[in-house]
Amino acid sequence: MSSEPAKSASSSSSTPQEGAQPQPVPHYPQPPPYGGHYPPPPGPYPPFYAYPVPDPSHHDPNAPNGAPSQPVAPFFMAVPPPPPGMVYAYPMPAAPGYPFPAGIPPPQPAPKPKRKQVKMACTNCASACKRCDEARPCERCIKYGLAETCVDGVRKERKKGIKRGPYKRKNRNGSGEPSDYPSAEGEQQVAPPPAYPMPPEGYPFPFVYPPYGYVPAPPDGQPHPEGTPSGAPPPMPHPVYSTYPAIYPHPYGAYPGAPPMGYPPMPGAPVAASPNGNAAGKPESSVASPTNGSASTDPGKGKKRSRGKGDDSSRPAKKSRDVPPEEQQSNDDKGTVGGDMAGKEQQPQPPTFAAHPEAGPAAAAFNGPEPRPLMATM
DNA sequence: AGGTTCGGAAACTAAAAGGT
DNA sequence: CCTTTTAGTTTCCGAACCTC
Repeated sequence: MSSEPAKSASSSSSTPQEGAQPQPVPHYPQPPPYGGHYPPPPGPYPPFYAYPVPDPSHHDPNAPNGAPSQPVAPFFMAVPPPPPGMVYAYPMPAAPGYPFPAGIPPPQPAPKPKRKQVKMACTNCASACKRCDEARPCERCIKYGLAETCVDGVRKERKKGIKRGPYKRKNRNGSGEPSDYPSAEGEQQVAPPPAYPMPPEGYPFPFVYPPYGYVPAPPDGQPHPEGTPSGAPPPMPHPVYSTYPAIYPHPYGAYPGAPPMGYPPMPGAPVAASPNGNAAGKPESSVASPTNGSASTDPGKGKKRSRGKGDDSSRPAKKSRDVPPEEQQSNDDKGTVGGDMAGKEQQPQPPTFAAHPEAGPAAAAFNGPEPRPLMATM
């Protein structure tokens, strides 16, 4: 975490406000899918993430009795959607009592380590669907007295000659392009510049760009504390972060529905925004398939298990594995991974930043450092 | 409580397609 | 030929179920 804020490329110092001339808005890069986010405009605009308030009251129930637990996910308070035409700030100014520096998300519960597989499980473990190891006999077989039958299975040879369709080349974001990371909606977002913390993984809220010239950096080049020593009083509110409001006018005003002023219109985007601010369906670019169907884990969890106890067949064919190629439902269903998204429509939508006629007035309502107009005219 | 079963997600990996 | 994408295959997590 460099302390160097991602200022506009040029200026040397300058406060957030000063000298923040409305930059001439270069050509707007690409129309986002309707209902998605505007991609960053080219230019020196630092990203500014929408971010709800961290929930200081949510603590780890598993923490040692009475221990000073730390907030754990979900650590967002259930905050109402921002007023029409407004967005939450990211990073947020610290909430009183929030034990972490403003804008610094609490430490995530260490990401689940990636599962490591052995190259080849022994037949016993494989049939039991249990973890095996490289040793022979493997640990599990030893434990259950199956040492003598602990042998490698045989791998089936992979099918050959399967025709494949033309490949979709992934967006090869190399140089000038901002590096992308998928949002919860599977859309592409832009990595924050060094001075901004990355929103937590799976962060469901759209982000927008702040008024040009705002730089949420600590003063005097002091690095942000990464946390507070246990027991230490919360350093809230952060002297720097507290200087800016938690909510800002949506820099794009009435998006979606109306392209930001000063920007060329979004080709192909429907003009009208739904009351929810969401378009009915994602056109074209929705093909950005969510690669793996990893999306679920839940949908399948309520699984019903009809277990015929007397499954005499010592090992019923699992999935397609033992099914002769002819019987296999080809890969048709595999391709539907993205397709079953159809049912996902219902998921609670993050605060939307829908078009609102009041966007302008609302924007004027907030008090705090006046955000510089992102758009030449707003 | 500990063992078994097994659905299905994650991981692995090789074949096919695409790029140079 | 090398890289990338895709999908076939395997591993094994995790929950239901069973047995003692």
